[in-house]
Amino acid sequence: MELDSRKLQILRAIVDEYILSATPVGSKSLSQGGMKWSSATIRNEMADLETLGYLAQPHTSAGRIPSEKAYRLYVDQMMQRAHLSDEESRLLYGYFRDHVHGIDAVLRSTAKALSEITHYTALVLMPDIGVNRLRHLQLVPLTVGKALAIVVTDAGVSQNTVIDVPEDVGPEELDRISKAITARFSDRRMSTVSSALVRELGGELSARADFVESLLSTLCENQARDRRMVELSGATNMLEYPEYSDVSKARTFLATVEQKDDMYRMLKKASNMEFTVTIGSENEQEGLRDCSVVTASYRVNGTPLGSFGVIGPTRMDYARVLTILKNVQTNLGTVLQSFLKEE
Amino acid sequence: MELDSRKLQILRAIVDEYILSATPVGSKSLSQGGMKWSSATIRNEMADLETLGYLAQPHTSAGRIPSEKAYRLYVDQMMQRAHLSDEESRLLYGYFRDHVHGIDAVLRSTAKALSEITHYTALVLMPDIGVNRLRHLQLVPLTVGKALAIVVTDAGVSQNTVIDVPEDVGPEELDRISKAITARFSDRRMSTVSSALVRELGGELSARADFVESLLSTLCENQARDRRMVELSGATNMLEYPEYSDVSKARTFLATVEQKDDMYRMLKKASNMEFTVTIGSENEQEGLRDCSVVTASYRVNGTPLGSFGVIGPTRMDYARVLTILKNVQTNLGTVLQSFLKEE
DNA sequence: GTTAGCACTCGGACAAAAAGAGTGCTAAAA
DNA sequence: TTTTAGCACTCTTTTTGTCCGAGTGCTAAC
Repeated sequence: MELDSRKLQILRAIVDEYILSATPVGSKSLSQGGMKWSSATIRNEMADLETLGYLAQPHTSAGRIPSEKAYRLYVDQMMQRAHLSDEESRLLYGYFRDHVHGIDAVLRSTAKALSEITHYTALVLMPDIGVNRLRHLQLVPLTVGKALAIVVTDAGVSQNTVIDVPEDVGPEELDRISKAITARFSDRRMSTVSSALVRELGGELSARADFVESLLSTLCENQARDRRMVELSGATNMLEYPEYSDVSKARTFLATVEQKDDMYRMLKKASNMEFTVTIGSENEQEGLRDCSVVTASYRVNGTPLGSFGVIGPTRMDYARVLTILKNVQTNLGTVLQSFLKEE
Repeated sequence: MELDSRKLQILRAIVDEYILSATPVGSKSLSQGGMKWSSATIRNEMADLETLGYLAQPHTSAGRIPSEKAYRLYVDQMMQRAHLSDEESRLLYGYFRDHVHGIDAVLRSTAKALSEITHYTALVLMPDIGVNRLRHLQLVPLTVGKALAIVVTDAGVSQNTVIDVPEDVGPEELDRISKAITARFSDRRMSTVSSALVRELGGELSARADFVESLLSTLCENQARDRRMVELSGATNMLEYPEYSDVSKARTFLATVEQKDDMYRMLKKASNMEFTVTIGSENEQEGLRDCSVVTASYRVNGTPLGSFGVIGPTRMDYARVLTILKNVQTNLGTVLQSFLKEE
């Protein structure tokens, strides 16, 4: 069912107001706050909006609060584009200027930037190592039967994994294997290394095919297990909001958000979308049912590398958050480009 | 001033009770709960204890709560040794069984174990890389003028740092330098590498003395800057306790504890002591004035490598926590020994 | 179709009253 | 002299009742 223009205006005003105040919005305050209709008219419209499911009333003598359906409509059609003040965009840009210590550092810095500027909770998915190009593989013997595998990619990301080594493979041979793999697969995407390697085995490597294969599978597995791939920042920002003035609610929120597995899955799914806005019960995670999640993906040359996002109360300032995410997306794209351009 | 036996017994009972219940303890409940004196007698003693500064009264008609002075006495002299149930010690031991992926992983797992078993907040100071022995140094060229320095020690710990490289140093030379440093300083303690290297410069390295020196200083600096050296776990556990039912208190606590610099300093100082118990206002950190911190150091062959600890409300279960820390200290000692024994 | 007016509802704030927990003191008991 | 029973007193917490105001829905007038 279509809402007429007046209903839309009123609904927008209510959402805008509620986002600011977190208290139910009444007809009178709206009418006095610049709306061109009397409180009675607004009241009637509000009653309609309620039966249509856009508004809810905590109790009879309270104002109305937007329902999730209202937020959905707001985000999809009614929201007006926010813009950042000069100071804010300078601040934001500053986070990307100074941190040139590799992709990981930039992304961690991004998480911090997001949480500090939005005052919500920020998440950043670290990029899948698979899309990067191999620069160096080094196997360093640790003890008998154990070695450390160090993978360095063009992005400066490195991954360290303890691997098992057959007893008859000595330090020299480990070094030779490192060299061989580095030489042969340098500048290949990591994801292709794994599958291609087995087939292309030959030369020095063929003698140790079994070992090399198990090495690779361990690396992949470790990649999957490594749950530090989600960077979290500003989780405690949420305690600022009246929604979390109840400690037990705060607790469940914090617990949910620290569940890196779930957050990983969520962000991974969002990597394929330019932007996503997930409102309240649309969230899969039980603990985010009272929150909204806004994400954006970051890409280089069109390839999605990962995603980042902001979690806030359902009454979060969607317009502002989306503007910030868009901004960050651009900045991040530029910075990452500069890391990855030297092919 | 000495307290007679009866005062001590009563004080202990009050502390024990308050640790459990977090509510002021009255004379009647003590007398009914197994004390062999009447409530009136206990009342008199409590009045004495209050003037002596061991007890405080939130208001006239409430029971008494222990003062910090009382906790101090309790910890120093009155506390009875707690012991863990079989299940608990098995649980604790389990954390150390499964994680053999290097020292870092073990210590992170330790933090988790501590916070989960104590239900308080746990901190673990990662070991200073300086005491470990160098196994491998690898410089991997990234872009022009940048390289990644990877340091691997016998403990499996590795540290990655982006460094600047003079433009006239090519990939081959980086590799040669890596080899030379590795060959010359393998099995030396990292801390001696830094200082010794400059003096022993010679052979292949002498030509690049400037570069190597700056490389080392960057590594040291990075080491100092790297604040991820404190592992934090279970910060949100504190929200369980009535002391933090007020959100603003919870907020300041979380903010304090996430201040890794301060936590680092605190733990660093504690590394030289077998155990420490710091109660309430004895803490340097403003935000820990309502907490107590109990720490223990972990050592291998008598050398202190670092420390770990538990933060809880001042009414924390000191006996239990100390027992757990002692237990963890032993376990950790054994595990680390096994990592470091192959010289 | 819009708005003014009005009766009605309900939660929040406030005050007074009641309940409860615990104390200090005194006087009796040991 | 030490311990304890008893009691009046204090102060907090809980309960109860009242009032106020914000906001509503409905009706009738504009």
